[in-house]
Amino acid sequence: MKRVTINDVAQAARVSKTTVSHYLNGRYAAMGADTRERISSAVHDLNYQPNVVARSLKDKKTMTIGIIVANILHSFSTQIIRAIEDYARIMNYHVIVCNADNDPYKEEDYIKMLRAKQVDGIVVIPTEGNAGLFTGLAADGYPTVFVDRIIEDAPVPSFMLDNETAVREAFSHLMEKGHGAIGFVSQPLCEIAPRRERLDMYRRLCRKNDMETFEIIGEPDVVEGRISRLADEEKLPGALIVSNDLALFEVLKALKRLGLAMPDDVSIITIDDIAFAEFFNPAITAVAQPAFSIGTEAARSLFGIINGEEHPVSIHRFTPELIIRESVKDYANE
Amino acid sequence: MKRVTINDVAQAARVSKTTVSHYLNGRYAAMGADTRERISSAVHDLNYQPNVVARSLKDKKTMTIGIIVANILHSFSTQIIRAIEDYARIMNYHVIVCNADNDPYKEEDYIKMLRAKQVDGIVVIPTEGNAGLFTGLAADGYPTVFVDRIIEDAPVPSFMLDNETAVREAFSHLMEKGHGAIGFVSQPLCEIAPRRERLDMYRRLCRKNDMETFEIIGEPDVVEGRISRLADEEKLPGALIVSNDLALFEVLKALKRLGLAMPDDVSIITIDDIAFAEFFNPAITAVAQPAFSIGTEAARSLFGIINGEEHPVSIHRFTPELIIRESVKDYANE
DNA sequence: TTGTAAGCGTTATCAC
DNA sequence: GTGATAACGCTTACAA
Repeated sequence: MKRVTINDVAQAARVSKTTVSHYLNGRYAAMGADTRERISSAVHDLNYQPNVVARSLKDKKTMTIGIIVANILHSFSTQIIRAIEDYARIMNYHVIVCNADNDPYKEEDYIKMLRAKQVDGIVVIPTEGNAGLFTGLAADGYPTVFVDRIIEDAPVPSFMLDNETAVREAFSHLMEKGHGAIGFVSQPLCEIAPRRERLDMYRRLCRKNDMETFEIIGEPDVVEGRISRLADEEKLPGALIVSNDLALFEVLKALKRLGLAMPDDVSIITIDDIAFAEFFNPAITAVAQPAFSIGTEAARSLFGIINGEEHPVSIHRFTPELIIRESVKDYANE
Repeated sequence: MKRVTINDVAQAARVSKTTVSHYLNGRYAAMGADTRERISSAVHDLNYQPNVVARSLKDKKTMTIGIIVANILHSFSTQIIRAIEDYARIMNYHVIVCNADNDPYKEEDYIKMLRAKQVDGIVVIPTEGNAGLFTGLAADGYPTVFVDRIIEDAPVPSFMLDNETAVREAFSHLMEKGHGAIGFVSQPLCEIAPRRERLDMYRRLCRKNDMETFEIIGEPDVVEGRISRLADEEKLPGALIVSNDLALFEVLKALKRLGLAMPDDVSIITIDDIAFAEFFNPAITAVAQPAFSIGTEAARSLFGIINGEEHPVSIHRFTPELIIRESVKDYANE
């Protein structure tokens, strides 16, 4: 695979490579019409494409950013990536996507390699384990933004859902519909900010309303067991707030296997809307987060930082939206 | 953001940059223990990271590949990307992800930019419109593989589902269950190979079995209209083969809005299993494609080509798997 | 055992 | 108007 360089073009057009470079960068102002023509056709004939790697070395800019997500298979990550890629495209940037699987070592590895590749900035859904790494990035002035999560003490702007409001909306909706017992389903907390925030708010609301807490928290398989046991003991609350899409999958699987019907046996409200919620049977009431906007704003901020604008380190909270469908039973207006 | 270069390290360790380079590349064989020690601590103290861009320029290798998908929001693309990224990680590669939205211009643009960035290879879910572009890539010997689709005349290896078998399995299953009228739902063909192949096979099977064809083909919104009209005229076939996940979404939305029940009013079998099929009500019978394996094999092939192995241009077909669930009514054993 | 120097493909400075 | 030349950060013959 032979590569055409600026030298080949220069030779073909019988000029120096400087002149070709001028031509390529649109500085024809003071250039003979004939030279210009010769270069133009040489470029065309040879199908010359400038080598961006060489340019990057000179410019100290790679026109590439990195995105580190936990797992691209989660729809939230997918939407974030899509939003960022769209924005990057407009800015003439490319996006390197990495899956860190919530593993601090993988994450660290990716960050090091992305830096070594001189990417101009990084968007991360960060792992708690690497707090030091991120403060280091910040200290070096490496353009970085967080999405979905927040790391205590890392001076990095963060773009995420207003989790407290999300839980409050879900809770209020259930209360309005006359639910007196509300459970909460989540994956293990793992120091992950949104999970923690959602659970904390749930607890606070239970306390405030003098309600018992039912927490079903664990890896996928244990969720089903817990639900099953509660159902056996007839202690399954009439309503469940489900903390995210993966937890929802487990709940739906469990209900199906246990033969429990929504909303008659259990009412469900999920945080983080998913595609099928709308046409599920019954359609699932959700508190949706504006994943796409979150991604877009994170990108806007990152490019701002890359372009040297001052960006105060702050946490940007996005407002959730309650979408009422059919999975919550109305006991209030019976 | 000051950057530490190999020169800084050399200076700090009071050796030449050559020696540092030797050290970095593990050639300590003939190196004084003290020099080695000095370099080691200099690297550490300065927190030096080699600049991969400079190395790439020299090596003519970027350790980066590109993936162009139609839209990362489709779960098939997501799985392909994840599989490829996993493989790339093992090979110490990074992956640039691009969304071409089935737009030949965007696709061409991305390919040009990826080449300009000197990525070592490209995985594409290709658009028909760019056949010429791909034959050009092939002619230049640029490592390229296709996934999911195939472009007539482009000498590029392709990794995709055995669509004919997939449709045949779906069709046979419905016939076994006593269905005499089978419809087919698809997005517009747009010259996209798998859509075409699936439809063709459907037609062939109808003809072979002396059955009427019911084709519901179009953009999302028209699908619902067509189903609705057929239902009104009482001409909706008792069973529908749905060509992919997006088409399935539309079908499910339509059924819900029209108050049609699965499988009593309509039986459904979908090609391309999706996450929620398993716990949907009723659970949806599907012909699943091994997206992850397809991605992995495509990656394996691409890296083979990158590493100079001979790879005959061929089409690799992957076997689908029928997963029987609850969305097909059994008329045969009533 | 370590260092010198050339080269990868660009761009920028400055001279002609 | 056009062209040497150096520089970006690294690797690698080849020299010492």
